[in-house]
Amino acid sequence: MDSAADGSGYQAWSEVTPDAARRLLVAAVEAFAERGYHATTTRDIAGRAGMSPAALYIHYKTKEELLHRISRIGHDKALEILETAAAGPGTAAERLDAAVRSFVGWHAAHHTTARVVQYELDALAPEHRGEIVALRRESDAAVRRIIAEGVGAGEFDVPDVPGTTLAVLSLCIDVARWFSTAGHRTPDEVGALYADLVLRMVGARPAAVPVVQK
Amino acid sequence: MDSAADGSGYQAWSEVTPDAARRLLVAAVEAFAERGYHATTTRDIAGRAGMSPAALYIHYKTKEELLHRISRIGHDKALEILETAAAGPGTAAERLDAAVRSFVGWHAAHHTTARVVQYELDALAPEHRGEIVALRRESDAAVRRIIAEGVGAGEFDVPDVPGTTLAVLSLCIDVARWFSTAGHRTPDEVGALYADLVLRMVGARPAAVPVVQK
DNA sequence: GTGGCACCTAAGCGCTTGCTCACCCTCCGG
DNA sequence: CCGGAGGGTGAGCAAGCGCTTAGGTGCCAC
Repeated sequence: MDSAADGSGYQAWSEVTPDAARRLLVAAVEAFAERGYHATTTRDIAGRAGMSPAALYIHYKTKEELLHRISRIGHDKALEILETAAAGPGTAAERLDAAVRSFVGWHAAHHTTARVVQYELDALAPEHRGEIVALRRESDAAVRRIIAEGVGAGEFDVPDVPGTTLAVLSLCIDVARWFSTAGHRTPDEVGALYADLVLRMVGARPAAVPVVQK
Repeated sequence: MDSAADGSGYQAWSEVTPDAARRLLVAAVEAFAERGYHATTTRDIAGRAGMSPAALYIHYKTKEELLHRISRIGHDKALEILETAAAGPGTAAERLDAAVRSFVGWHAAHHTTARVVQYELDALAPEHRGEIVALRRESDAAVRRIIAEGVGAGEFDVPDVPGTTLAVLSLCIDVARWFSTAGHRTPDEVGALYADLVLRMVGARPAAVPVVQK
């Protein structure tokens, strides 16, 4: 299992600076994604990074700090993806399509990272969790904004905007749980499938996606 | 935190005897749901059940056996819900509506149990995981059957049946992650919302009004 | 009354955990 | 050639883990 095994051919983590600290962080992502935070030992992380257990504590105060850094970077990236799409050009349908497509694509391509980011929230210390939860609320707001604008413009038919927003995000996030590189779908294919499904959920009138049926 | 605190006013677990074994199992569900399997100690489980740590081992060989029993019972219930709906009367749309409504309702009402059942699969021993995965495939098959029949009958418009099936199940399952009794939605409301969203995803034509199209 | 049984506990064993500490490299400016 | 700093290690500590074992207690048939 090498560093570029799954979706990690991804040049993020470039912001993590001493090289050794980055190797430890990447090792931690792999380990947390495979076994979960609590089932991962600091010895395992250090071992994957080719270091002794003690080396970890030169760069991180605790195991939880590693998780927090991963979670923070991942949530920043996820939020950036959604806000970029939300602020983009085009109709609400086009922006929602772009948002879902890129958000889902990221969750599939970097499903190891995404799994840690999305499913290990409870393992964060309370003060760190608060910070992360705030980012998640911003993600929710970005999606809700697109949907609300689509409703306002008469493009969408959505009886329950907050509920639909919740469902859309939930659907996208859960990709990180089931997606596997062993499966036969590429991240782009999943993104396209999900974008279509979400547009149906909001009752989008066919805008630029002319599916001429039968 | 009492026994009937959340969705556990649910007379399931009635199949678990003797009484002490059931108390331990209910305690384990609560603990696993709150902190996750790996972060839960056998002392915590025994303590919640009002027993000494050793008492656990009279009724269960290992901590993993507890998880397996919970997972097995929960998956049996989930599968039963889906198959009942799939085999029911009515159009495909009516059956899909019923399936999603009851499946989501169960996940919301018993979100503690559902969280353990749906998100602690990796913690199962390999032979137990195999058994559970087989049950999950049956659940997938039940939903796919309804969707495929709807497509066959011209009721639904679904370009990618396996993909849509996956997305529908994923959407429903993820309810267990975010649902909280502190939220302002009842399980029935979430079920209704989700049933509507899923019918949109499959492009269901209004069932009662058999539109003869183009 | 007594033996057998089902159930439960106090104590603790062997091991692993997150984390620390004393020490050791290698590099580099003066 | 030296001295200090940043990055690393081997050994190990205190605590907590899953699980075991020896023994106690109430109950019931006989």
